[in-house]
Amino acid sequence: MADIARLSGVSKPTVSRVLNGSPLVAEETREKVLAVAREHDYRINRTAQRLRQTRSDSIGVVLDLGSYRSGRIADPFVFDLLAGVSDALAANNLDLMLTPPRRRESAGFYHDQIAARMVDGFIFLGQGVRDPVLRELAGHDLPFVVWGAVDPDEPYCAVGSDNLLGGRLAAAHFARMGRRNWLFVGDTAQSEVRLRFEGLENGAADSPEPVSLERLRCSEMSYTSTYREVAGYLRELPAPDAVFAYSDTAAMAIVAAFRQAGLEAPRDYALVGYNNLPQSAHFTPTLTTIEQQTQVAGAMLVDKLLEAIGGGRPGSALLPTRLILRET
Amino acid sequence: MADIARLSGVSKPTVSRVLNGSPLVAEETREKVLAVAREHDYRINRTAQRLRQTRSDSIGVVLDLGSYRSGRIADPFVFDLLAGVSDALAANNLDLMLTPPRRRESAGFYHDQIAARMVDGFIFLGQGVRDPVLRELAGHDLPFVVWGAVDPDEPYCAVGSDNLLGGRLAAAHFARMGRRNWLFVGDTAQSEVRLRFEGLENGAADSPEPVSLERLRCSEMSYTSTYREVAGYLRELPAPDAVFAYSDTAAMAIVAAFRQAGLEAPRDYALVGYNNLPQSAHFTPTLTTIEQQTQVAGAMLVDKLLEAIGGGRPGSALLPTRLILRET
DNA sequence: CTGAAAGCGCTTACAG
DNA sequence: CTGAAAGCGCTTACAG
Repeated sequence: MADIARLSGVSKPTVSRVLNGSPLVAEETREKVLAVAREHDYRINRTAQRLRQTRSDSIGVVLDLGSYRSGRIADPFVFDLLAGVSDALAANNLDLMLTPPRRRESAGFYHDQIAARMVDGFIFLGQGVRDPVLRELAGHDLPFVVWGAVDPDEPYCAVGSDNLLGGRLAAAHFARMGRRNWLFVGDTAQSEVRLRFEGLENGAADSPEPVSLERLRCSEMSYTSTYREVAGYLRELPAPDAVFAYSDTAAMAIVAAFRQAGLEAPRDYALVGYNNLPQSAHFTPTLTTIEQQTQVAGAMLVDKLLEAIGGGRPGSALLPTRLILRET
Repeated sequence: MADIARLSGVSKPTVSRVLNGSPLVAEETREKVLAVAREHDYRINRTAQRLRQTRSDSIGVVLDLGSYRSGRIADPFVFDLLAGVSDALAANNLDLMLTPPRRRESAGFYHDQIAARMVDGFIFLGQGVRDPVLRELAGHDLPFVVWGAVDPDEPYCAVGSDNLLGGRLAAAHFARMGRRNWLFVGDTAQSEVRLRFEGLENGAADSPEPVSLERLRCSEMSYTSTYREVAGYLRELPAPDAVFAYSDTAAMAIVAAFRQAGLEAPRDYALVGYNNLPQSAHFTPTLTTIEQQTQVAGAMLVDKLLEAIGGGRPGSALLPTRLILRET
């Protein structure tokens, strides 16, 4: 910048003003400086700018990528979310630092990142099982928002869809189909999944006919492990006539495992998935599923985070959820 | 840092040395400083550190997330790659800046990011159709590496699997099954896909029996659009008896579209996908596919990029590829 | 409208 | 083993 100033015959502050679009620069001066800067292909050093302005203009996004490796992911759904967040950050001129979760999760790490001015705040995509960490972060008053289960009792801002309603919708579907032996497949240690189970449970309790409700924990939440665990379940226990899965990918694994046991949906069992993947509409059988509305999620998360960084206390938000009725 | 120095009764350089693990500090001094730093929960300001050291210690990763939105992605495969890169960067203490591709791709943007000291280099996951941009970047001697088609004539470093071989393996499979009317489904404007097509073409030429080879361009490369385009193809043209798809997700869309037309694999047509997703082993029918070995890809990309940043000229690398034979 | 001065928070020779 | 000085490349009052 000193060079550009010298070559333009002005001072550094003037160059800075021109490059930052300050209105208090004479038109003639502006043009001169811009011409010189362009000629020498000059760019402001963002690191210096950040140091001076004492903010990083970048946001940490925490996504459990590790669990995706070798097909260990539950569902590609989370990447939809990531795409939305990426767009919204770009629209606000914020950089996205992708942060892999720690092996031993602790609030300290996230605190350090902010203390070291690496990022101005965090967006957690999926609270997973790190609820205690999030509560601690909220206690330190660090700016962050979460995609996941929305619980008014939590001390932090969360955006998510209505998982309890999702469970109720699945229950209503099973009841309509006259099913009595329900199975829930999913890891209820995760808050979002737990809410879906509770919704299903509520629906079972409200059912006019008595209903039995079993639960199959799939701690790993991948296609392969879901397939294995469901196949094992069918070998040991009586087959249910209705299954609610934590994702459409899991629902596809369930179809494969049931088929292995000679059972087909919807003839032998009803099946409800989650997320409404494009594939689900063309799968054989076509999958009944719960749709989460994620188009606005990214922008909402970013808006709320910016509010938090500005010192505000953004409220949580619940997004619409609906049943997509298909063959299963 | 000045505060910590004062409270510890030493100078700033000494604090800096302690915190950076320099060996030339007296043990007693070190302990004193660490104690004070810990007590006040002090962290080095990384922005200042970067400014002083004139490097950013972060890497830009370019991934076409936008094309993923609303199910517009070809296959979740690329996220495997991202996970590997994320791990490898973390192992090298480098931050990952996720960079959405520009609407109008140009070398200028990437050049600016490096000029502004935002990142030390770039990793492009998939060269897509931005080959000219990459060539220009290579001309400017900027450090970057690419996952994608490996072409010894290109002036930049690429890591990828042997797509030409992938195409040949599919051709051999079709020939073994005695198929004569082959269809390639994929956007050959993308270098990787083009190589697969060329491999298939070579295989067709080598076939003892005459073979007809058609091509269906799917410019959008998503499940939904592939389904639509293939269904349209089947309405207009005679059905092929062998199909090679650009991904397993596409293969699943093809199964759905053919089923709509009353055709089943492998009875009516052979089908080869790409990427060997976990689902493919349990899909009905189970999918024959080409497997890319990506476990080492992330580490390899990062190693080569570091070599480039260090001023070296890393060579490209071809990863193993094999046919996974299943029902289709 | 413009510039001289100070400072953001570090680290790097250099001298001792 | 330690510190005084300089400087990484910006921007922010402040004065004119």
